[in-house]
Amino acid sequence: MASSIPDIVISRLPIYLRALERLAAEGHEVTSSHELGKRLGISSAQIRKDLSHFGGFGKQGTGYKIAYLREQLRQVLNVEQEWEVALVGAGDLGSAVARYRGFADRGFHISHVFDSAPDKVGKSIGSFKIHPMSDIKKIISERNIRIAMIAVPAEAAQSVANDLIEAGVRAILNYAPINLNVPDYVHVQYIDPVLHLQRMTFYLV
Amino acid sequence: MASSIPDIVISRLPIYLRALERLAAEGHEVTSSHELGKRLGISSAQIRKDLSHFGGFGKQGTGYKIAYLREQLRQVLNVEQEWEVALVGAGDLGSAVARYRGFADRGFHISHVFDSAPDKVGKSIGSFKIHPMSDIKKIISERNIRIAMIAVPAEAAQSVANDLIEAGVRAILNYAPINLNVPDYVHVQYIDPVLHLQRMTFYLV
DNA sequence: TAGATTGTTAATCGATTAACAATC
DNA sequence: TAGATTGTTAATCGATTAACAATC
Repeated sequence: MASSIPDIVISRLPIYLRALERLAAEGHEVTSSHELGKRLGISSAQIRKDLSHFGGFGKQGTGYKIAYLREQLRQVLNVEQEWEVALVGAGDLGSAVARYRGFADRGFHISHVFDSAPDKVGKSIGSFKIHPMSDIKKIISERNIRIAMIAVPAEAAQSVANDLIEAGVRAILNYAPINLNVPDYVHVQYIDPVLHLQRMTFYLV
Repeated sequence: MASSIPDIVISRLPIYLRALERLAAEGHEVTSSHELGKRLGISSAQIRKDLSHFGGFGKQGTGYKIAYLREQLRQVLNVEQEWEVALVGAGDLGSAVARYRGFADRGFHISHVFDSAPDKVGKSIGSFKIHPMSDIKKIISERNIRIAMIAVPAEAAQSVANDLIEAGVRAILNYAPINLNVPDYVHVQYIDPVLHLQRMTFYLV
């Protein structure tokens, strides 16, 4: 079932959801694959095809009810619930991630922050108390945390990932500028803004 | 020429470059498409095919000289030069972006920070003086800045993008959680970590 | 030389798009 | 009804992979 749906389709659903939330905030109640596609720079056929993997959410002639489609997508993506997220690394980058309001606003609650530096442990970033790296396995398995963000130097990232996975983490958002090797049952996504910039400079004469 | 190479190929070059820089830092002098592929989770055939768009960088039997291939990729991507980058938005997110060391370390120098809030203008984030939004066109066109990062609320992002483009910006890294509509000759990349998390929660039972 | 690895071609695979019957 | 838009099928397009001659 889930596994039969191409990951590239899954990757677009959050984009659709974000657009629907924006449309709702602007006061719209109904939309169409054409309107969504125009906003997103995606063909209407692709949007209809993507959605059709999960059911028929629209009506011929009228399009999609925004509130309903948004709700359906939230269920498909499992973002109806709040998720607890662990953050590893409390340096410049980790601190910035911890302070970013966008996670909690959209259902991802950073519940624990870890760092290896003894002088940081016990201190706080905002409302987060910093835990020692040696507590990762205990805390993450006890709290059954499935999602983690890595914001440590590249050299430490793989080893942190290994510990997280052993503790039960199944989804990792990696801010360290390095590829992680993980088992098939673990999902990894990467954030490295410099990669995006380098991709664009190719086109700048 | 450049336009005949698929953008998906271009998107992988910075990943190769990053891996090569890591290999070099680890003291390696030579690598192969197999070794690179194993590190990156990409097939060796794909790496060879991607590189072959730009020339023959390797030798049969021995592979690729890391220093040479790295240099070639840097030239292809136009990252031999330092790039000046404008940053719009000096709120929580913009401040974090301004403080991130990774940009300058890798050749992207934030040269100007803009914000619309009168109480922020004239103040500083780290070493950056905050300029008023009304100076965008003057400064960016005078300095011939081609790259900008947007870190303003979603509602303001499109209008900021329009101003930047009018001033001469041709590549935008957008941290605002909204799709931007821009002319064909402008490149946009997006960073929204929540999208990555939502893509992974789909697979979490 | 023998083994290894490239660069490239052809085959396969998968994703996007076009088109349209169904129907609101 | 007439116009609009969905969901889906078939056609097209493009990307990945397999395979191997060339050659270091």
